Amino acid sequence: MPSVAAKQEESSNSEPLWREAELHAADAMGRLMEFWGFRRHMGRIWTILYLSPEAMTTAALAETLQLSSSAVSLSLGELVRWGAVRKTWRPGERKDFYAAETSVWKLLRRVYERRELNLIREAAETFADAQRRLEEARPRVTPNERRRVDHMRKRLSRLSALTKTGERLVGLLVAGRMIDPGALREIDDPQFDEGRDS
Amino acid sequence: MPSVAAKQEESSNSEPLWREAELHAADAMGRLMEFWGFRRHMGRIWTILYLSPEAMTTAALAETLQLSSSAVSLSLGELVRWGAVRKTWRPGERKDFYAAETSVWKLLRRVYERRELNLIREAAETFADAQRRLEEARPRVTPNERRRVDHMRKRLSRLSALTKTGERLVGLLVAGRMIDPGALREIDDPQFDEGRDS
DNA sequence: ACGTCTCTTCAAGAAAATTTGAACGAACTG
DNA sequence: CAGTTCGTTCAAATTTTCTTGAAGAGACGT
Repeated sequence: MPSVAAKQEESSNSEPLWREAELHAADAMGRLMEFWGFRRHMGRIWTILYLSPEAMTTAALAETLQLSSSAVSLSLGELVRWGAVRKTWRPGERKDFYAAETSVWKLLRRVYERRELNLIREAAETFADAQRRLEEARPRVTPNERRRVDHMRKRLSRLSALTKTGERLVGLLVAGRMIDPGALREIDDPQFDEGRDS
Repeated sequence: MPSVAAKQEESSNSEPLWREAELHAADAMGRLMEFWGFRRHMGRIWTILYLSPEAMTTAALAETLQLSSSAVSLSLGELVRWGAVRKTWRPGERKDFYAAETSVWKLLRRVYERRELNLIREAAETFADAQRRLEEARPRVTPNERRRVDHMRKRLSRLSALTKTGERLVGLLVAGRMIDPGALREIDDPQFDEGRDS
C-alpha cells in the first residue's frame, strides 16, 4: 500500500509541503475506520475532505490518494450514504464536488444508531429466541439432562440481560446522555462463582 | 457455513434437544465477535463453554461446532490469550479442559483496555505528529498557501482533541466510571456551523 | 526409553474481500 | 443532435484472510 510512500512522484515534484502531514493524518483515520468495520478508504477520503478548506472533486481525491476513480466513487458513495460527506456543486463547473460533514459527533451517533444498535438488538433477539426454544425443550428431556438445561437457561438469561443492557447503554450514548458502565458489571456473576480454579 | 444447519447429522441422531438453541446462541455471539474484530469462532467457542456446566475438551468443542481440531486450537489459544477462557485439568484425564471466563464485564474491559485504547492512542499520536509537521512546514510556504495550512491546523487540532477525548472516555469506561458523551459533542464545530441538516 | 495420545504449528488450498479497467449511461456543450 | 465529459457499475484479477490436513513437539504411562 503506497499510500503515504507514493507522495513525491506523479505530477512532477509540485507536491505541497503539507501534503505529507495530510496523508499521514488520513492514514491514521483510515486505520481507525478500517478497524471499526468500514472500508479503509472511507476514512482516508473523509479526512482529506475534512482537512480541505474547499470541496473537492473525485479527480482531486483520486490524485491525492493515488486511487482509481472507481475506488473513489465506491467509497465516496458509501460516505454519502452515511452522511459523512455531502455533494455540492459550483456555478460554472460540471463536476460534482464533495465536502466532509464536519461534526464528528453527529457521525459517531449515526453509526451507533444505525449499525451497532441493530447488531446488538439482533443478538438480543437471538438469545431470547434460544431461551424460548430451551423452555420448550425442557419438559421433553430426561431429568438428568434437565439439570443441564437449567444451567443453560440461567446463563442464557444472563446473556440476554447483558445484551439488553448494552442496547440501553448504546441508546443513551446516541442520545448524548450519561452512561454508567456499572450497569453491565452488576449483571456479571453475582451468584454462581464456580470458576475459582486457577 | 453449515454452523447451525449441520446439527442433526454426524454422530447418529443422538443430538440433545437443546443443542439447537445452544448453537443459535453461539452463532449470535459469533456474529457479535466477528463484527467486533475477532475471529468468528472465538465467539462461538466461548459461548459453548459459557453455556456448558463443565469444562470441555477441544475434541468436544470440535464435535459440537463441527470444526477441525486446528481451527479449535487456534481460536481457543486466542481466547486464552484474551483471558476469555481458562485451561483446567482433571485428575485422571490427560486432555486439556477449557472453561469460559464468566465475567463478561471483565472481558469487555480487558479488550477496551488492551486494544481499543491503544488504537485510539496511536491515532492521537499520528494526529499530533501531523500537526508538528505542519507547524514545521508553515514558515516555508507561500503566503497564499499559508491560509490553507492554517485551516488544516485548525481541523487537525480538532481531530487531536477528539481522539484525546475519546481516549479519556474509554479510559473511564475501563475504570467503570460514568461516561459523558457530551465531551465529544462539545468539541464539534463550535464556530463553523455549516451542517445543520438532518 | 518407547509408543501413544494431545495439542500446536505450518504450508497448501479455499473462500472472501478489495481493486481495477472498461463499458455503460447521464448530463452538458457547441 | 452529435460529441464530450463525468460518474457509476460490473466482472475479472488480485490480494488478503480463513480453513484444513499433515507434520512436529511435549507429556504421559508402561
